[in-house]
Amino acid sequence: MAEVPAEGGKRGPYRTGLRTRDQIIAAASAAFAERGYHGSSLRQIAAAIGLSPAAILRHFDSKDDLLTAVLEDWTAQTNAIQGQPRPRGLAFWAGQRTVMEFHTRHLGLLALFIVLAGEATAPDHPANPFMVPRYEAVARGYADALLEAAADGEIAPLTSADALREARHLVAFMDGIEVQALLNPDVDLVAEMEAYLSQTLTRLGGTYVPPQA
Amino acid sequence: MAEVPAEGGKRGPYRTGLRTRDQIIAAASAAFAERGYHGSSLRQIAAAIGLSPAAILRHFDSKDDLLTAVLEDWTAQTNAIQGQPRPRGLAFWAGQRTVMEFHTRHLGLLALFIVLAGEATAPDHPANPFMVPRYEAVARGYADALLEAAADGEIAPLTSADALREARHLVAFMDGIEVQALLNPDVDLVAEMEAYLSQTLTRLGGTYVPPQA
DNA sequence: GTCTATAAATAGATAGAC
DNA sequence: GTCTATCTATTTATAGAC
Repeated sequence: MAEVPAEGGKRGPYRTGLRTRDQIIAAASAAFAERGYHGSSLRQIAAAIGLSPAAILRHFDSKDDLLTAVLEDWTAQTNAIQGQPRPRGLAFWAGQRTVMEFHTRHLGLLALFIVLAGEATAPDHPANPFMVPRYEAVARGYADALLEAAADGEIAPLTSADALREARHLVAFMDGIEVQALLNPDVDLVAEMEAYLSQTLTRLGGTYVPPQA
Repeated sequence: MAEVPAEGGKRGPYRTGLRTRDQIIAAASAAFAERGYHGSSLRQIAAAIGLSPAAILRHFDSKDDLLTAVLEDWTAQTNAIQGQPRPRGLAFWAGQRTVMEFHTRHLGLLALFIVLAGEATAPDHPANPFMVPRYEAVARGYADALLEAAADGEIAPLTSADALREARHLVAFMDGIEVQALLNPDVDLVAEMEAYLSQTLTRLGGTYVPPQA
């Protein structure tokens, strides 16, 4: 859910309404992460926070609408990890180590994304219209950062197509290693990420420098 | 479903029974790939092949039992792509290009795995007991092949831990790039796989040689 | 803003005719 | 081996009291 609301000073029903809404989003996120969208029911989500299913549908028009809110909340939380605007060049790539640290400490949020990404692979899944452009945007961001790195001399020059390929491979690696980490707690997300970044950036003529160090 | 049954010469109900069972598995695989396990109903699966839900439960004890059969069938089909026993050393790694060719031509089978892998991330999902050991076994196989390659002088020497790491990264890359290919048909699984293999095997002191060439 | 009650549809699974 | 019919439980969503 969102951080402590800025309108904390407001009185009346509006304030409690916001809090309940956030509670619902949190409960729905946990449910979707555990059993996916189709496998979760409004009843279970409502019961988890001592509400009736009808109460949820006062805050959200439908189950689909609730899913949209959950995805927006997930985006907000995930974006908050990285600086805004994103770091330039190699610093952005190196910052993915921090993302993995966050995921390690918030496995529920990670499971939410992995489960929904798998489900949303189907063209008629309600999360598909969210996932398709998001994946393209994320890959684009990594590619642009790589091109910046080349322009700044942090890595060797490379074509736009090569940058996009490296970006897709980074996204693929992160998704895939996250699946393995969820299936097997012995898999160390941070260690694997550092190994990948170190190898990849070396190959591209650069160096991996851990963030904040 | 399985190939043409070996007992094709048998008469009577047994033969048709086998065929119906395979039809059910095929319909269930398609449904699970489209909407996941939780999102699919026995009614929909039955209707897709002109059966009643009750007929399915003559062939399978429960919906969970049907899922087990689908996963076993998926394993059989996937294993059939690669040689038995698996090729030794680098040939096994290079053979993953062929796997991607197969996946490109059978996107339904690919979607089935990706969707269920995501769902099965949850510890109490019925496919979790299938996925956890499978991922370990697959990684183990890639790692062993890499150690063979080192022993045969195909790549530079490496430790067992490094081999397992490379194996996990290969699995991660394959899973992740498959998700992207399902979300965006423009992603070329074979081309991305060749790029990954070429880069990785070069880094390990070897060379990527396309299979059957 | 949340509740109870309920609608209308669907779920997995069983019983028994044929 | 498949069907129809049915059971029990659950689904999303709505209506209306408080």
